[in-house]
Amino acid sequence: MSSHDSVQEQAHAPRRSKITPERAQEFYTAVLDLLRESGYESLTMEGVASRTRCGKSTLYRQWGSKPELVVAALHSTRRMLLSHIDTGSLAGDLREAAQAIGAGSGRDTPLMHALSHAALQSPELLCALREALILPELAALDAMVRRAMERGEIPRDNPAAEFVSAQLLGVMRARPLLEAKIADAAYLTRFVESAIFPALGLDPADTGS
Amino acid sequence: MSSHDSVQEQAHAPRRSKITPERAQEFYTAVLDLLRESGYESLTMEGVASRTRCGKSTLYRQWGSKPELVVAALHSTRRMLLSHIDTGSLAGDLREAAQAIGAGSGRDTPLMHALSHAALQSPELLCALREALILPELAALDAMVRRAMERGEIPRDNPAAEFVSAQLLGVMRARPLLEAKIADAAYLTRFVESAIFPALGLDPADTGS
DNA sequence: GCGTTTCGGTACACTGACGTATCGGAAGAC
DNA sequence: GTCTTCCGATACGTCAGTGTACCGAAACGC
Repeated sequence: MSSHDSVQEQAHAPRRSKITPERAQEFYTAVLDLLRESGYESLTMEGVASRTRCGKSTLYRQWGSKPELVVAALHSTRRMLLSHIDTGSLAGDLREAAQAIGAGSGRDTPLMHALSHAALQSPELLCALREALILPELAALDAMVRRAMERGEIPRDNPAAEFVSAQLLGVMRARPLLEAKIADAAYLTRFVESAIFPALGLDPADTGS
Repeated sequence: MSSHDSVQEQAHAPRRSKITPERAQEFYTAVLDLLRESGYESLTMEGVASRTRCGKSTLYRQWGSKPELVVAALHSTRRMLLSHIDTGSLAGDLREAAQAIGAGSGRDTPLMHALSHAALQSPELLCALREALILPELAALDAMVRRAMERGEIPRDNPAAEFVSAQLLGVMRARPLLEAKIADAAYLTRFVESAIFPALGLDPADTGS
């Protein structure tokens, strides 16, 4: 599963590295934290080394370079904030999604901001960012909409359905610039109920409960 | 008007600088182009100097440092893409806005991407970015909504009205990450008609013509 | 226990960018 | 036409980050 053979499990076999998977995860979380704090350009190998109390040599031995380390760190996070949601109604699903995104926005929004520009310049990084943070949530949202269509809650050709995920991701990234505030659960819930429900033709009173 | 007295008009008065306002504008457009191409962190004074065929000394004499140069460049652009729009109906205004944003997205979207993270770390830069690119368009969109309320097209307490600008700015920034494509006029028009119109309760056939 | 391996830490060369200083030369003032 | 001023260019010192090389020491295999 790991893309680096040098990070190996503690089996009886070769066992040539003392970097256990747990230790590797420490590196990854340090990388992600530093990304959130200062952004991709300001992330330094020295910074990662000092925060994880290891030598730069270890980082270069295991990952080779800064872009590879960041990609590996992203691959280790595969957040599935929304994939478990299935309340039985689209309105309920979207409310839950707003709550979940809002709750996790302290982690994911800064990461997005930190990486979005760098990702648009490096295909490797864009791919890793999409796989780690974007596609899983996108798939979950699309699944909500698809289930709603199958249940007949919304018509299959509802033109607003295409834009549900773009809007959620969008306002999440727009609010910090517009109002200098993170898009929290309350804001996202209000947005979902005020803008997405009517666009989809959903009855706001239908909570799925 | 200019925030830098050292860049003076060609009046008969002191005239101590050979940097005419036109020359200053050349510097600013070079800065903005480089920002779009490579982002804020990768923007270098040497890069600006070589592109404008001037010495670094000139840049430091006039603007002092890279952040100040970027802020000055932003102040020089005050785009008013949407402020002139007034078709007489909200639907028409929003269609026009989608067209205008789509037409200018080749210029403004990359700038946004390049500056959004840097802006969230530097209050000066955030302020300049908001004044140059965000607030003018935000004001124009709010004015459209306000006019529609005064005309009675939408109720004054329409809950979706609050999110119009956030939605437009949002999808503009979300699409490159979701679909690896710039949000062009066609996409934005489809979005406005499919998502924003129904959310506001507008009749899509009402074009204001 | 002993040898091997790899980690953590430091020192090092190299690069790139910032910001300063200096200088020749051209444009403008008079 | 001369003199002053400021531009464009370059060289320089400084600093920060990359990636490499090396070394002592701790952990693991046997």
